[in-house]
Amino acid sequence: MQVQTSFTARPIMMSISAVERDTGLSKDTLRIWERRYGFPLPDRDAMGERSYPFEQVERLRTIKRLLDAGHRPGRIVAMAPSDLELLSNASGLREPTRPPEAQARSAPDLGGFMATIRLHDVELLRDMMARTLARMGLGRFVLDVVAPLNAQVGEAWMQGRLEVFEEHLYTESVQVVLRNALHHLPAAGVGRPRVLLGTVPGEPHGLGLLMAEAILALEGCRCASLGVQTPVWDIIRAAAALRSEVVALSYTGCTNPHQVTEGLTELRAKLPAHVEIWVGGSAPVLQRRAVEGVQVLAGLSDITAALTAWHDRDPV
Amino acid sequence: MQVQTSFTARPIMMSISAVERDTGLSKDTLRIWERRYGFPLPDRDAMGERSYPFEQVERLRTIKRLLDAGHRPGRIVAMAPSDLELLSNASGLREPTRPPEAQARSAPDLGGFMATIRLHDVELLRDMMARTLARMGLGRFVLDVVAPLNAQVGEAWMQGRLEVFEEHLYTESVQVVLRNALHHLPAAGVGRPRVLLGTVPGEPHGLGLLMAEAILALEGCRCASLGVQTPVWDIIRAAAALRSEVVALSYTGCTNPHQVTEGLTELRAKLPAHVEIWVGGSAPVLQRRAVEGVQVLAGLSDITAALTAWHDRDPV
DNA sequence: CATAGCATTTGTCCAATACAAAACGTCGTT
DNA sequence: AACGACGTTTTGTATTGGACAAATGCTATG
Repeated sequence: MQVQTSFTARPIMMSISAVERDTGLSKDTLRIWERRYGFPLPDRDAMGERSYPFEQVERLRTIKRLLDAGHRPGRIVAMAPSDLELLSNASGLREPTRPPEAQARSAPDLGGFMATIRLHDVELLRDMMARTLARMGLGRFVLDVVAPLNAQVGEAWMQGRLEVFEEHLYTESVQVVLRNALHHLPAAGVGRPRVLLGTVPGEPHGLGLLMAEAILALEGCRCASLGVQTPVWDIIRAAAALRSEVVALSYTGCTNPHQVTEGLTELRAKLPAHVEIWVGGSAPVLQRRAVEGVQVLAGLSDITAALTAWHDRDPV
Repeated sequence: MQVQTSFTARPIMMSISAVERDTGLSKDTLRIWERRYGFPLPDRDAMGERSYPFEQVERLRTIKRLLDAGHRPGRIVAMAPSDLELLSNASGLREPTRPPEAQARSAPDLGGFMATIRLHDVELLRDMMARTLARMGLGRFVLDVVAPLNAQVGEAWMQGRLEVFEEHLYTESVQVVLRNALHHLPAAGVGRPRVLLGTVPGEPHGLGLLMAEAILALEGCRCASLGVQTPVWDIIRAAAALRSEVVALSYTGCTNPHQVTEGLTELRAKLPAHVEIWVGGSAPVLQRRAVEGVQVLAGLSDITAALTAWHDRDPV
């Protein structure tokens, strides 16, 4: 806030590629919105190229948030900033934010975590989480703390009540704690599939992956994670090289719905039939449109059931 | 390999957006190359849109690698695949691959690590690294093992001797080990800056960041990492909120050189003058073109010197 | 009340052009 | 032989305007 005001004297302008970078809206989209809805309406620089004032970029970011939440461009792109804010606070929308089940059950002081995130004290946050993890055990920690906390953080971000960097700080902290716990897990059991985890390019969030890996590892699976943003073709190569029996992917709302379907279809087409594809995450499109031969897991707790089913299907 | 041949009967085609996703080459670039160099020359699908055969995409990937290594499009885009391969193996190029200093000094069995990466045994790799870390200590481990190993992995990937997914598996393993070590480090000392670490959108590699964080934390700095791909504006917000005195960024060769300069210029312009910007990583552009008010650290070992200089400049 | 069919919305693709910045190469000088 | 200035070529990105398929919303009908 202080930073912003101290610079408003000299207006901050951004090129179309910078806006694409920071908002995630493609250049094509930015231009066509300008033509259709009259917003954004950038200035032009000396060589006639679009130059977006800071306020418009900020407004675009809000619009992108609402878009990811299920709103339609035609209704909100031309909307006044004040109405936009109203809409943000109206929250909820059509997105169920994952059934209340997760939040309701035994929420152990999630408010405390949220408050600490807002304090920007990463060390304290990490300590709190590490302690909670030690007390509850990894499984419960993931299911009862991280998962609902994720939902809350996501919702807060969606409503603009949490800054992007606060979300990043949170993600880093969780990652440290989870990775640490994963590192000290016993070796894999028998009768469990080899699971390959990852996300495709365009999906930058790895937290869901990490949580899934924790649950899977606890169940005795032999997990290998490729991390985020691995090209589809390389996921296929990896599955072949590691002789994976299950490929687990994670998608959040920020991935283009079309790319979700496309990626899964491509993967299913090129992966041998005996390799299963499990997919989870908060991307709404997963519920809407199913892909042949791909198992959608609605939540982390479904992993256990999926494993049982796998074992029954393919008894060694 | 087996997967590939087993599918060559039915040709694998990709849309232009899928190619952009998997190669990192923008749609604009793909189209203009087609016109200028006659490659790639995709087929057209039923509705007249570009449809790239798998072989062309693979060739594009090789070209992208060589491009990142310093080659020029005009020379290599139209080049025959066989010549392309020759060029890959010629390695070296104009890129110094970071002075031999790192590799030469006491390389403790890097070959063993490389071999294990190729075995795809993540558990073994992690164990090896954890053991080495315990033996050497975090500082030496980062400087003498991870840094040169990174260089070797990068070079092997550049030459096509290492698959993308193998690099991903390696990255994950290092991350686990480093994050684990970082987690158990003593609290920060006095007379050290608060450092904010991160990468901008477009730069997906977080390993350099993690190594830098390790060195900084060992020196007693209070580190906070935003992880990868944080929008420039949010880095600024974070620096203000955390009262950071240094913002440390990392860039690798896969980021568009233009975006590197643009991002740094933007950051410098919008960050208060008393906040220093330190930047490192293997992006060649860092050496070529300097940005006013941004300190380029050629390697991890320069961090210590930078800290001393900082302390002298700003004695509390 | 449900569903099939129609209308609208919306992102992506295409084409051809233009241009500034970066890289290259050459020439002249110290 | 090394270095710096200058002209040339290369190259990625920006521009406009149009077209269209797929997805979504709405409506009329059974």
